[in-house]
Amino acid sequence: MSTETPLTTTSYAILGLLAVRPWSTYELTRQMDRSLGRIWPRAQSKLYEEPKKLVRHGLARASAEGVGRRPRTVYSITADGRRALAEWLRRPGAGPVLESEQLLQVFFADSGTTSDTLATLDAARAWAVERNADNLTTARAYAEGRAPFPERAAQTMVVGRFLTEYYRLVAAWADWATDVVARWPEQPRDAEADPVEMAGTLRRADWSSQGPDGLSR
Amino acid sequence: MSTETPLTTTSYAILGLLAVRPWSTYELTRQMDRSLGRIWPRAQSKLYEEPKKLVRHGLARASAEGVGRRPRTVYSITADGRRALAEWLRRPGAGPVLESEQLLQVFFADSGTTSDTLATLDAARAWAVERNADNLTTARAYAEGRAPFPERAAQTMVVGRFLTEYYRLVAAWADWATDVVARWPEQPRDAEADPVEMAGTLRRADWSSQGPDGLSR
DNA sequence: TTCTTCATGTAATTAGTTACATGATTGA
DNA sequence: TCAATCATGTAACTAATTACATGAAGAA
Repeated sequence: MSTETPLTTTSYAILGLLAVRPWSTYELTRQMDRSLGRIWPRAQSKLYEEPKKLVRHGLARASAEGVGRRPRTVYSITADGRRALAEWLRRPGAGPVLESEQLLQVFFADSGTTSDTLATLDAARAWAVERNADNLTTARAYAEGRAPFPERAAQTMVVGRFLTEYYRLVAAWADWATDVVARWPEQPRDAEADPVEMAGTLRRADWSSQGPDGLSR
Repeated sequence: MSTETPLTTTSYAILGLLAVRPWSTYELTRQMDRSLGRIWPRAQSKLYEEPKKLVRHGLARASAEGVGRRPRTVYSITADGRRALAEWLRRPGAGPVLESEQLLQVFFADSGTTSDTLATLDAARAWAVERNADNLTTARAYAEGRAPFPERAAQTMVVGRFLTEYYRLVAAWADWATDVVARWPEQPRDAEADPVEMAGTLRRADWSSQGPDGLSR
């Protein structure tokens, strides 16, 4: 009656890290902060729990070390673990999930003031600038061969490019939206949709003739 | 000893809808499927629970109607609710959260095959095409004045533009990545990062001279 | 030596999801 | 009149977060 719960995407995220090399739990949390967290954000405590589940499934092994009087657990992947990971990679996963409190606030702008919305857009831009700075640092490290796991550069670069374009999009959108909203009257409920911008959006959304254009260089 | 839990972003999402007009719970789930879900996705059952919490907080009122022998609850916002909503709008919310199983799979591509990765990229593109088609339909409805709540067009358009650019980004990235990955050997672990693409990404990430360029027309 | 930051973990709680159940309505 | 779909809701469960606790190491 093994009632162990099935693996989740978070399980595979950890398993994937273990396939790179063995990590202590704390090191896993570092990776979450630095890299994994950009595409699969999870709280620190989750990273203490999930590897135990992998062990119960026979996909990872825990080895107990110690630092002074403290315990310290290092996890490594098993052969079964590598198989499970490969199998997961064979099934294309779910599309990206977007969750944005800021967009929600813009969506409900008419329950507040126009300056509220402008402040929210400022926050969105600031967020993008900060993330992008981070991302740029990592990208440079790879380009100059200073990054950990240079053998993973090809894959990392493909993901990194997505993030680069994503942060750029958020910043560019915030700039554009700031322009648009700046022309609103103080009460957003009195604002009218700008027909020029509306037409522009329609053109951008209509791929029927050309498909989406490529990423710029 | 009122131990009621504090409001979450999901609470405000529902409250925002109620500010537009009263809704039955089922109607709320429809909105989630159609519009809200793109920026704040939540399971249907959540939409049956959350309004009750709003009522406990005095921010909404429940009125019990009936359809035949079945109960049916319609929720509407209170004056306190409008105040709470306005206050929330005054505090810029958290930045967008991205969560992508597909990106995770690309990130760990070296535990599988190159064709696995190509399949994942196909799925990503298909996802973007489908979402975009939806989005385009909505955008057209607004442009032609056929959409519900035309008085909300200005705000909706600003959010809609974000989604438009976002879907476009996913599709364009998938196309680009497919090109890049198609040049990988069968084992991703033997792949090397393409220096030209790497340089292109660096240029795109470096806003120091010009800032992010604007949204295209 | 003390303060701060790094490092390691657990406990309590909640937010959210999946699964289920069933009445009402519509159209074949 | 039967089947399919629309509509309404609850129950069980789990994934995930927040909060807490404390030892180790290095800097001032």
